[in-house]
Amino acid sequence: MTGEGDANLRRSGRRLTRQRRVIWDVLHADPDAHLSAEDVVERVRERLPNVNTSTVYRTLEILVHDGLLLRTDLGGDRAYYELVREHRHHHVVCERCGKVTHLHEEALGDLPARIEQDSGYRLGNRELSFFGTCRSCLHAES
Amino acid sequence: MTGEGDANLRRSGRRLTRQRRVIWDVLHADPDAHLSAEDVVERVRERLPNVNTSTVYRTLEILVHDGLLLRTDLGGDRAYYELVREHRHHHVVCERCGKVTHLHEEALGDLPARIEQDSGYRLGNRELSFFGTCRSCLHAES
DNA sequence: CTTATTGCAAAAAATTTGCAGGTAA
DNA sequence: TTACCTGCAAATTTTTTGCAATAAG
Repeated sequence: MTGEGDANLRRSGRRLTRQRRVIWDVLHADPDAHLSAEDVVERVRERLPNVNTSTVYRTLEILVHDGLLLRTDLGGDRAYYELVREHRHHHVVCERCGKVTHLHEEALGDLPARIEQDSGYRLGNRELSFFGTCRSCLHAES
Repeated sequence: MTGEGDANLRRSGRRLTRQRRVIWDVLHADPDAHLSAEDVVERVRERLPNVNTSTVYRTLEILVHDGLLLRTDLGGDRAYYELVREHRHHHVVCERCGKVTHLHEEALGDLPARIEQDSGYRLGNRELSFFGTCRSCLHAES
């Protein structure tokens, strides 16, 4: 499970430590997952029982900074992290059960361009989150 | 500064207390503002120096629940509140200086409908936040 | 060897909760 | 008079920071 990651983890004098390698592995174990920092801590501890929370936070921060991870806001009061994939996507989050569905960047059509034009802002590469109720929760409701 | 608010504040056995009235006033003083809970506390204390933070939090929660206030996520780690207006809108937030620009609901075109169709979710009435860099920060950067 | 990194404990910051006394209705 | 509300203090939750000890390169 080394590879592209290593090179990036090592850049600019960074050291590839045991804990960083495991954090990186954990993130790759389920590349589509949205993991909170605590989720990562839990999974890393299955292999390295003594990793400290702050180590994980610090590493996640570095990975985000280096463009390997995306920090995403899914509405709750914690941050979620997911690997950067080739295709940018956004999220539709169920406010009832928390289920997250992906939405291809293309689904936005020319909206980003229009927003940039109308607002004068240059949009970043942050993901969007749409909120609603998923199909099964809709059924369960009525 | 009473009016529509009162009736709503009173509904379902709720009591219109001094502190609730002032909180309500503060929110109306600048109907376009995005205020954090602490912002509200500060402003309320100009008139009621002893209001407690939790009173404000509890009242804001009620107002949101009753559909008079909108709790909005502007990216930071606190929530922002704004009065519900006739026209729904969304936000474009500058990640550098924090400036917030409004975006009319109509600017989204048929995107919400398409998302509902594609995902099967029923979208709620939560506002969206787009993130980027505003014009003046773009200039300042280069 | 050198200094980036870790673990630990403590700090922060935002929000919530339990409870006894206060007050709208 | 009845419970809804408030203030206060303490607890929670998520994330950050300072620092001495450890380990990567």
